[in-house]
Amino acid sequence: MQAAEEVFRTRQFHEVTLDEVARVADVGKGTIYLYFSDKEDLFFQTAVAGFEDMCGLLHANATDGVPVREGLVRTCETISGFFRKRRPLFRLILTQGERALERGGSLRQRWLERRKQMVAAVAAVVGRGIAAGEIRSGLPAEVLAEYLLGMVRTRAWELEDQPEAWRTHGAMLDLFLYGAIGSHTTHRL
Amino acid sequence: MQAAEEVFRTRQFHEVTLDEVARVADVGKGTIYLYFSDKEDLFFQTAVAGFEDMCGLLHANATDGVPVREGLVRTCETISGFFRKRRPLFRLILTQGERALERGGSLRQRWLERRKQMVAAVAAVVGRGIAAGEIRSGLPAEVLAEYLLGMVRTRAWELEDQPEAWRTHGAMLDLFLYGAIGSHTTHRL
Amino acid sequence: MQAAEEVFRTRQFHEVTLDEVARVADVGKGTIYLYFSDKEDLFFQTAVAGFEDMCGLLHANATDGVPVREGLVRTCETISGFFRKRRPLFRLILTQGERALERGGSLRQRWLERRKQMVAAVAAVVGRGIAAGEIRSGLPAEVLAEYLLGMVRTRAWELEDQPEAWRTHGAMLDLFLYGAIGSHTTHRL
Amino acid sequence: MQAAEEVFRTRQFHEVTLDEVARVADVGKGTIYLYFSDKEDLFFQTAVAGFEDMCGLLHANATDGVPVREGLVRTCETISGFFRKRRPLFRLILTQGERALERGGSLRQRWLERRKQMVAAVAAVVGRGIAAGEIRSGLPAEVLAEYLLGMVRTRAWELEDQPEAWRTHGAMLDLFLYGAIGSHTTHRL
DNA sequence: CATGAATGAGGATTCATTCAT
DNA sequence: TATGAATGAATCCTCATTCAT
Repeated sequence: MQAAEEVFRTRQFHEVTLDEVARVADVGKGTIYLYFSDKEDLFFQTAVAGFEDMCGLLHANATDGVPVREGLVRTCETISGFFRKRRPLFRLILTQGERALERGGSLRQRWLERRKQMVAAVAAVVGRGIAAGEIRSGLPAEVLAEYLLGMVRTRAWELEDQPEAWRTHGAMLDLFLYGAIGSHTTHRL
Repeated sequence: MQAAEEVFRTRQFHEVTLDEVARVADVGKGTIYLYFSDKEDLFFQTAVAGFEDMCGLLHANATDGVPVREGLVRTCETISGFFRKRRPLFRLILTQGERALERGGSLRQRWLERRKQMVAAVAAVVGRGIAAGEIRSGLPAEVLAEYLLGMVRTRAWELEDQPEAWRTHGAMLDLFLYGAIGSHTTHRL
Repeated sequence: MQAAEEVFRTRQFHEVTLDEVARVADVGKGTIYLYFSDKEDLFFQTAVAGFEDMCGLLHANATDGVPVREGLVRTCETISGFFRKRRPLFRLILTQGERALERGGSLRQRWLERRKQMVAAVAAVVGRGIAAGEIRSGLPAEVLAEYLLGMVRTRAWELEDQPEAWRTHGAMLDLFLYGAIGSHTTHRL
Repeated sequence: MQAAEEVFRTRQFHEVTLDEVARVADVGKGTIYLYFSDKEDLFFQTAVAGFEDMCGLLHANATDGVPVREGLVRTCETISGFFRKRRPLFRLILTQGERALERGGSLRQRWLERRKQMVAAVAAVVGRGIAAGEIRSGLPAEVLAEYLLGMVRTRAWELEDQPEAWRTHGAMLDLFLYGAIGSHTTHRL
């Protein structure tokens, strides 16, 4: 089962054949159907499981006592690091989220839960900042967290070719915290 | 050909059959192969064409003389508006960009060009801000533009369910410009 | 399409592969699905079409002016002759009638109609006998017709190994008309 | 093993899965292969066993001293009654007889034997009638028995929807004994 | 140019059968 | 002896692509 997970990391849904999955997983083709009802089921269980892995990681690397900025940097690094190693899974999660929602059943639930967990993990740190008066209170922590996650995504996905200096999590968080104007100060928190 | 574009907006690549495309386009199936070499070709030509539409729109709605903040708001609104009406095309562009890059040939060129154009359109406004000293100079305009586009994406994609007040382009740009701390002032530009 | 009919005459439903049908019919496998929605559909359309052939034959060989006994002999011979040449179709009709009934839709209708037609063809002759006072009136013509068809079936199916003398349609009809006692007379009609 | 018999009564050969048989029989799937060499073997052993049950029943309800007509009625009722309760087995025997014959080996022998026994049971009564001069002597008892069994089959299978009055075994036997003409008398034997 | 009937390679899925426990 | 997880051959069905009209 773990081995079957391997395969979707390298190809798109419709490019993967179950023959290949079976071969890589080193099991018989029929065996797959003992554990997954469907090709789609295999697909989404894989994605959800990967998502859950990451939530586990976030949980393990909690940043409760840490200063807010540092906490955000670490959380973003955790997320980035996880997805850098599992880039196809990242794409899978990005692109298939919507499809997952179209599917009924418990899988949808698990998917939504996990996404909420991820956002919540970031929002928790942001919330600490709001509570401490260090972060503006006009927007809910979740909205800010979503935007920050969007930046993490942009950094990993669109800025690949940019020089490393402009891609550091520090620079990204400066932008998030102080904004594009941000003349005044830096590294203040 | 325009009609064929319709179809990819409603389904995923591997869910679309050429029978359906032909039916919707109201042409014979064979006719498609007179204009497109491939299903993939049809797919990417569709996506690229959509992309080009949007670039045309950006060009038409240029914001050269406009104050920077206002220019950014308008540009983001143009982009958001375009994709709201063509949501599946949006997804298509978001998710398939990577695949496009794997393909050689002129299509890849066109795709990259268009994306660059879109980023450039945003970066141009940001650049004006930098030149005017209104926006920080530590990061290239393109990087800032990418992050802003990421926020546009987040706003459209992840914040759908949030109350409208937190989703205005104004609020988004405040966040972008003044950051999550943003205590000082607002609406300053 | 006519050629596809060939194949089910030689094998049972679950022994026939569509590859084989396609090969024998000398068409591509996909072509079959242009005309039949299903393997089952192909199967039943074949059976129903065969049934219809036979009804056509019965219609062509009508025995309106003929003496009753002679008319029954000829009708039975028509049916026997048809099925002797198409024995597997016979079996198909015998054994699958029940399954046909489980299927909804127009096919079921056509099937039932045809069977009724076949029975009616026999019943018509029997009815003439009843009207003429030559055949008992206690039972409806349809019931007598069903029994006679059952005898036709028995003769073709179970008495194969019996000497020809006892299998003549004449002998069969004597039994039907005069009964197992039948001491009195024979060839009276 | 008795429980496994259950399953073939409800489905067609190719619709039955051994998983289902095993589940109904409440044994492991592998266990089946300890007692049956094959799916087909299981199938035919089931059919033959059911057939044997019926022969046992016929044997138990022998009608040696009984008047011929009465004996035939009782025998037909025994057969009808047995198959009414086990309708799918009936169908199985009707439709699969031919297939059984294609198989070599002892099963074929047992099958043929049983069928012969059933016919013989009816033929015995008919033979008594012939010997007593009550039934015509032109046809062998076996042939008459086959026809009578065919009528039993017709009655059970094709006349289901007819009013009960025309489906009584008495009416059926009158037809068999006195024929469709049957003007003279009834209930004479 | 336009068509759409024909094609058949390709892939998901089933299920009889085996065999290690 | 009993099991049921694992297997993969077998088969139905889809759909991108072609080509005669």
